[in-house]
Amino acid sequence: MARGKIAIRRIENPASRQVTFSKRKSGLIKKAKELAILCDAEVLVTIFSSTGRLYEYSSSSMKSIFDRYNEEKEHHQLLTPSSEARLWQTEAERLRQQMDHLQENYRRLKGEELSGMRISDLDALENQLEMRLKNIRTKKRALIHHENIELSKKITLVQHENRQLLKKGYGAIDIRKEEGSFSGQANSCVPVHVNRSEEDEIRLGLQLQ
Amino acid sequence: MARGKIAIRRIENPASRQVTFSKRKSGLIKKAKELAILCDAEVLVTIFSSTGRLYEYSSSSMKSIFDRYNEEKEHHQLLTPSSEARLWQTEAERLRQQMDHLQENYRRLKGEELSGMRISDLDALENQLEMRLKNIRTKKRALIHHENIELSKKITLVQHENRQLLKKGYGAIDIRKEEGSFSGQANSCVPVHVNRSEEDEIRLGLQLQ
DNA sequence: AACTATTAATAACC
DNA sequence: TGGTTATTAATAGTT
Repeated sequence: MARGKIAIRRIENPASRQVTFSKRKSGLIKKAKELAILCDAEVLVTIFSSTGRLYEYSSSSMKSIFDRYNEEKEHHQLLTPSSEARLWQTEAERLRQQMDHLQENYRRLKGEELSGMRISDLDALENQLEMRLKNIRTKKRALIHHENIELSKKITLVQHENRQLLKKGYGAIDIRKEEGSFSGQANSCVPVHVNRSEEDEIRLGLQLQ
Repeated sequence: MARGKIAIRRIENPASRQVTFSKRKSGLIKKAKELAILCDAEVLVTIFSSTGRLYEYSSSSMKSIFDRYNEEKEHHQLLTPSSEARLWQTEAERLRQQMDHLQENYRRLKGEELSGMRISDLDALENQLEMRLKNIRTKKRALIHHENIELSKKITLVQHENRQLLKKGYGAIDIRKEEGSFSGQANSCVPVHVNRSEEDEIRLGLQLQ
């Protein structure tokens, strides 16, 4: 959004990349602050630059320990043992709060903690779960489909090889019998997943003759 | 930045706050993604809404960010060792490890992390989710049933009181008309949940006369 | 959920 | 880095 638009892909020029990083980092943290204030949310942004430097923003009332460390260092002040202890204590406190939040959400998500939830909460959770089930089933279908295609290719290939062999040296042997035993072998190679095709409304798209 | 400018302070109206939260959350995460891609940085955004829900974006695996976080911390520790500080640092470390573990599980549970899962994993997850959906629906039914019973009791009680009143002082007034207006009021008191009875195959078990 | 008039962010340049 | 500005992008208010 500027003098020209750019594609969202890694900026090759290191200097430009650094400039953009610096500017966009500020922009991101500004947005994070605004979100936290406007919407009364707790926002944490952690950024590692490609050179390995850490930048962090935390809306929590307890300021990030890294900000403090950097401030102290900038002011060339030595930490007294007690002030350093306070710093770590604060950090532990902040983490504990975040953990509590997370743990509660986690329990709810796992469905262990349904007590105290209102109908609207349950509705939201139900919708969320249905979405997830949909995703999982889509993923399963994709996996099975992929497997079927691979199997199909493999079978066509082996079939072709078999025909070549038959033409070359075993002209007298009954082709149908050979192919019958081959298809039997193919089935035994098909992994367990294939017999899920019914439940997943997928058919193995093989046409052996 | 829009039809008008707003001051950066907590939005009082809860509905507007929620809408703004949703929009700006998307915006923030989009910006975070762009920064990560454009500048080859590792970016982590964690947002807790005022209702306590967790939203998160991570440009790389949670683990690598936590690892780097820890490295930074260890580096700082070497600068100023102190027994009390180490104590708190250890505590912070422990909490962060727990959180790391929790975050990973959380993401899996939320279904964001399906990649790398085999069919058998997906099957297990699917079954787990179906069980949870069942639990949630059972809980919803129980809640609604309980509400209906409470409403039923309340209505019977008020009905009884009305009859007493009618007998005592308003013998001339048409009872049916009174009860009609009463039942109308009762309906207006029924909370939104009751019209879920159809989807949940529950009927409001009230028999007014 | 869309739309759109505005404001805000920022890419290129210095 | 820090400042300027032409553009693009985000979004507040509205429907």
